[in-house]
Amino acid sequence: MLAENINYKDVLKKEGMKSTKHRFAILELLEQSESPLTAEQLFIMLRAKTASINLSTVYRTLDTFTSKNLVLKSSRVDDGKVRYELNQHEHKHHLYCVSCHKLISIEECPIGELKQTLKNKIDFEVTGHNLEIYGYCHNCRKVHNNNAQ
Amino acid sequence: MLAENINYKDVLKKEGMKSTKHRFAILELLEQSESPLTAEQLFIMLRAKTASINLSTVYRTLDTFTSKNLVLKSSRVDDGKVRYELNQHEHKHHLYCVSCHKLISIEECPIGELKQTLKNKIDFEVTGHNLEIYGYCHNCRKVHNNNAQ
DNA sequence: GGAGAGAATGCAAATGGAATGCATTTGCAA
DNA sequence: TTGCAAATGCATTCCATTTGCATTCTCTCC
Repeated sequence: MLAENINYKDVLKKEGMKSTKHRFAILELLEQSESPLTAEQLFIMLRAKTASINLSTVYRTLDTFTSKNLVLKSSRVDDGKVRYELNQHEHKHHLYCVSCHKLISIEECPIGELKQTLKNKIDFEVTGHNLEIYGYCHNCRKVHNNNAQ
Repeated sequence: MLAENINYKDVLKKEGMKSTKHRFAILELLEQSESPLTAEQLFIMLRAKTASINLSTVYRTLDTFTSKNLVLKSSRVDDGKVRYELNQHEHKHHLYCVSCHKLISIEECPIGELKQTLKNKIDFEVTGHNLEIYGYCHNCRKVHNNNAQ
């Protein structure tokens, strides 16, 4: 297989997980994807790509990966579906365009100062957060503004 | 009924919705609740309180309220359930304690500057956001730290 | 390299939150 | 008060996710 799979093999081993082709395939797809994917999206892509896989395997694998912190899980009010993405250990958020449904990744994160404030003010120790920002992307802004006039 | 119901009556009317006892009851419960509620939590509370109501009515009512912007909808990775709260039109976020599962409301919001940055940098117009912060609350921090030593 | 143990997978069925179709009831304007 | 549209109840369906169990596969140890 490919070079990165050897990489993943070690990662899985370190976490006490067995290396299987399904797991490699899922990791690879998540790695290639620019935005978080639902279990079903992954399932369809996997069917097209590898021999065959069962949807429950996809769910179980994603669950295991999430518990080992290899994968991050997020949910969206929008359609109620849960999405998964590789934990790149770099901090990232997504902008969601309510018009064209595009997801845009950003590196900015405004939580830093708030974290300190919360610690000082009410002794709350922040360990993580989800931020979901929605609005109009560049393209849709143009359309949106034109229609409004 | 109570004074605030007269209030709600006008609100509903303005939005072109009929005033019913179920709607008042739901609004009242949401008003009294300190944290967002699931449809089912509301259903159980309503059953205990008013004569009888159907779960699908709860869902439909919350949906209608949400579309009229009287109610805000949010979802949590935690249990995957959707929660509803009254739209108080004041901006608010919640801290979620991963240890005791308490929800704490805060008024701080760190999105302001980011909003401007996004507009300038990539012409993204933010219209809304969800922020979910998790960590250890004051009480659990004490326990947590003691155990860690 | 091969056997054995335990983990991973496939398959089918179950679960559970949410949505829906339709008959009935209710709110409200005229 | 009456009539109509909106709201509700009830039963059913939908659909994402989970689960139990039999089978297959990985990996360790010899």
